[in-house]
Amino acid sequence: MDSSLDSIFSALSDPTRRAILERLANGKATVAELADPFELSQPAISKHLKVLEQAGLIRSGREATSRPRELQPDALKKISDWIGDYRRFWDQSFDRLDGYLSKVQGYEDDKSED
Amino acid sequence: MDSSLDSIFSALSDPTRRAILERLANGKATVAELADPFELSQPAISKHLKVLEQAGLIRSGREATSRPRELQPDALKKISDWIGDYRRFWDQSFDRLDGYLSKVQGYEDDKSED
DNA sequence: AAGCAATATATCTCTTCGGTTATATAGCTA
DNA sequence: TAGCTATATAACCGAAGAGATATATTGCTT
Repeated sequence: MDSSLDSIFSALSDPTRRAILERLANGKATVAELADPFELSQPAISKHLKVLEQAGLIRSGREATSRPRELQPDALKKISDWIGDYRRFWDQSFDRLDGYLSKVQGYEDDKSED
Repeated sequence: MDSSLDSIFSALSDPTRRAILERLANGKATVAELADPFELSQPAISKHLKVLEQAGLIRSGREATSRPRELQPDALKKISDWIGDYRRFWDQSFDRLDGYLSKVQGYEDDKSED
């Protein structure tokens, strides 16, 4: 299992996989149930599920003959936190930090003097 | 320019591109400045920038002979909103909605009766 | 106008991805 | 245990991605 930002973002870049996640937001579901809305083959869905699982976005259970999937929020939280660092760029309530940007500018290895 | 969830997530799935965004969070920068930290060729960086721009994550300016890039928060906000729909899965303060899940279950085009 | 600096585009290669069909595995059920 | 159901794995294919090098473009500077 990877669960890096790379693999999480990559997993989310596919619309089928995002649709699967949205379905799982309503509760756990079997592979067959997840496959139902799509015109894809069952192996294709299984592959998507594998990608989602390896990214840490879902996990598989075991119930008789089926292997129900369910959401695993950790990975989503991870990228949510990542995005959080940029929140100040669009969130008004962060904009009280008007001078923040200019103060931060060139604070690290970049000594540009514009 | 695309700016779909597909292209935004896809753009973010590459570590070089995320690093470029992080650099741009400190303010605008030229291509040369952005390329500096990496061991990649200049065309490779230009490609990454194109991907970021087409996803709506950055935009290019024009300043004499250089084309400085700067962050464009819209795309980030877009996926932040998307993730927001899942917030309840990890955020404690959302967990007062204990019954929420069961109520939502099967609320749309999905009429599974489990 | 010539030359240089900054950046973009073209072309090519290798790898990864998303899909397919065919087949294997695992657990019920008769 | 034979067969059915649910799912996974293998092998293959075409398209897209990420890199390289070579070359084109654009705007200063002299």
